[in-house]
Amino acid sequence: MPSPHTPKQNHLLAALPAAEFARISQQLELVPMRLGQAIYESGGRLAHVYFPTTSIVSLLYVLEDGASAEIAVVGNEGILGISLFMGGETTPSRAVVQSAGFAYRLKSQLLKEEFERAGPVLRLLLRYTQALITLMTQTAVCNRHHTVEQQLCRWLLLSLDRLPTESLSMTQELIANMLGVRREGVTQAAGALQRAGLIRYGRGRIEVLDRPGLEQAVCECYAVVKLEFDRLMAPSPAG
Amino acid sequence: MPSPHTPKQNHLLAALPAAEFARISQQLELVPMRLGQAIYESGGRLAHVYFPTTSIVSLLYVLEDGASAEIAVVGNEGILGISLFMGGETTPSRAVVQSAGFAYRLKSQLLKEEFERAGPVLRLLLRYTQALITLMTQTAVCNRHHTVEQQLCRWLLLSLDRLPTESLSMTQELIANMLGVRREGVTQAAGALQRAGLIRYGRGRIEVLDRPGLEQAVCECYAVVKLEFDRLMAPSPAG
DNA sequence: ATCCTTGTGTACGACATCGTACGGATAGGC
DNA sequence: GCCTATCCGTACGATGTCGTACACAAGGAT
Repeated sequence: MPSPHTPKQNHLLAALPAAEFARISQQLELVPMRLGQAIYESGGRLAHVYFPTTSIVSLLYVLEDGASAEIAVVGNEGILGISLFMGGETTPSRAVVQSAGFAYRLKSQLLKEEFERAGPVLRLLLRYTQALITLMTQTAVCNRHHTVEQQLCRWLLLSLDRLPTESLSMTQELIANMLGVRREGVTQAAGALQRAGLIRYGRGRIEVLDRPGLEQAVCECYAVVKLEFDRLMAPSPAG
Repeated sequence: MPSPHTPKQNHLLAALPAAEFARISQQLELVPMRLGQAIYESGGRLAHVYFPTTSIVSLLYVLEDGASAEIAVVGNEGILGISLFMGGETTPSRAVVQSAGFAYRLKSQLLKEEFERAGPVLRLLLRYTQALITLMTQTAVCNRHHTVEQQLCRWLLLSLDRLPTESLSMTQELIANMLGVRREGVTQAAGALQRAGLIRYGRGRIEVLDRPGLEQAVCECYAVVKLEFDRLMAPSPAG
């Protein structure tokens, strides 16, 4: 019986032309991603880049006083470690596993070499990076203007879009860290969504019952990000 | 008497190796940037990319209800129109001239061709883009956790870093749009800074009196962004 | 079965910002 | 010199979130 894991579960890898995929896939290493694990720390160098398949990872920024905020989320649609090919080697953010699962990883040097070829891999990674920028900027605007409840909806939908399931293991405490609000604020917002019949949760597990309803309750930020990802990541002749 | 304008006033152009600079500078066109002018609209295609010299331009995002927030600022250290070489062609944000002045512009097609050479121009632009990402993400975190007064300090310092002067023409109304807060909130914060002797302002002109004092009052976000720009944009053998 | 850790519910005052309203001041045009 | 548009100061209640405190409930460990 073959392994249930395949690199094609990651959309970025799946979008590669056959030649590039063949070259890269030989070098991929399947690794487990444990909940809470820090894939990289602020300012740390990257030995590998990661292509999540069944895990999702939050890019989050921690302030000096301990306050934090999520700036992006990476799942089966993306890659972790863009600063490597952007040329900076490091970033001031942390990457923490938000939902346990698996990812394929690739030695940094190999990705760099692939990027240097200036072919389809470069173009694909840059388009993904632009989509990620939209995600980050929309987060900034959402932080400023929308309520915790709206942000929770956005967060749930964005996270579930990056997972193969419709539920996730996540305490309200951790969600609060991601959104940069208090745990009590999440309790309030989640309670409202549960009373509205949109979700059901308990002891670290959240299940979406009514996804259309959730999409009704979310702010415009979700749609902007989703459309931009669809537009930029749609299959194209350039790979 | 030669023109007081030269492409070298833009740090990105100035950082190009001689060969690349020679190729590009012939194609540059000096253009005035009028206050409030929209360099590009949300979703609009770009005919040119812009290298500001004495102007600064805000990237800002406007929500459906009219609320807005600045996600980045571009001045003599950067380039306007990164989505062009990132491959997306458009972005969901607007670019508005925040401080009048000049910029050099280059036909989009020419920049693309230069980028396709996959040489120093590509590497320089990507490093700049990573610095811009840090600016955007830090803005997101600052929006979440810091007061209007702190954000105003950050905004002032970041803007002045991108101009050759120590004062700027800007009403509190417009600053409020940038920060995504009310005009009254800016009045309060600016009044406090003036009483502290850090700035002086009146009728659309703001002057920094005590820059060290301002750097004392600002949140950590400013330093993070500045250090990251210094690190990534420092002269390097790769150009 | 009982403890104990962890996750969740709730309450209340404090605080920042919002929304709105209006008054005063300055610069420029006539 | 006067009018007027623009810019800035201030006040007050409303709202959302914070900080803190504490109670309850579920599950695992002993």
